[in-house]
Amino acid sequence: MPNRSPLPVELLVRVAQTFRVLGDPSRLQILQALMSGPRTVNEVAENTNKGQANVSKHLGLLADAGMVSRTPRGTQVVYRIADRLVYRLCDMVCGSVRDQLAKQVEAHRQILKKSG
Amino acid sequence: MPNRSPLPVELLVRVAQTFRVLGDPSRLQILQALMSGPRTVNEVAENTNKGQANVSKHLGLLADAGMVSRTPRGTQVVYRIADRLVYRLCDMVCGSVRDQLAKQVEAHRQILKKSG
DNA sequence: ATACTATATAACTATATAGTTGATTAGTAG
DNA sequence: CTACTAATCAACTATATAGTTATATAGTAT
Repeated sequence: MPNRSPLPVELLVRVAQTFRVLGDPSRLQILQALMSGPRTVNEVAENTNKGQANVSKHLGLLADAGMVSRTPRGTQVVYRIADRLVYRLCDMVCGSVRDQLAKQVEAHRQILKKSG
Repeated sequence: MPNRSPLPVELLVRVAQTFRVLGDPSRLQILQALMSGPRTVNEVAENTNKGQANVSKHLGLLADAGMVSRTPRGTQVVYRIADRLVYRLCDMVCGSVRDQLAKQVEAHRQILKKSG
């Protein structure tokens, strides 16, 4: 069972940091690119249509948060998802967003039904 | 099984918004205050030692994101957690942070052991 | 050594937002 | 009505950070 005793603020700060790292669409795109397998910085940049420096910075943040790992390979650096938490969190929220949209669509269908 | 087909960017933006809302320590404190039951704005403000206007703004954001619900009661407004997702996400990340800290503590113990 | 490539970093701009303060709105009590 | 209270909102400040550009670093090849 989950432990829901109140967390001290210092811990809440760390929890918030975890969420915050995932709270950027570009970083989610980057993680999504990594979900199909390890990728170099350039590969991720091409895959996501973003600047190389930008992707490098985002990957640095993700690595600091322990969500991805770096392994140099020659002049390249291969990143991969390092924490299963990423999958579990994204699955959960993606599912929720999908559900919300499905409900919105259904609501619109009902409105259209009534009005015509 | 989780559906991990790549999401279009517009959906990623929504997913990111969900995470971003949770990515602030003050909002996590506020949610934590609500986890023990419905509370008015003032109660939450006292409970978290934050300014009333500040808490009101945070609660507004949380309500916009569908995470809490508002029910006016006289001059007061009672907020409560409206989405089970909040519990599931926080449980997951809190657990992860606890584990990380436990591992850090254990690592320190090992270092101390070796050094004398 | 030079040339080339991949990544990281520094400097900068622009934007978003957390928090404060003060005003405003809305309900209640006299 | 006035007085009071609770919540929201508006305006502002300060800070954080996403993205860009240019530069630096590091490995490889010739």
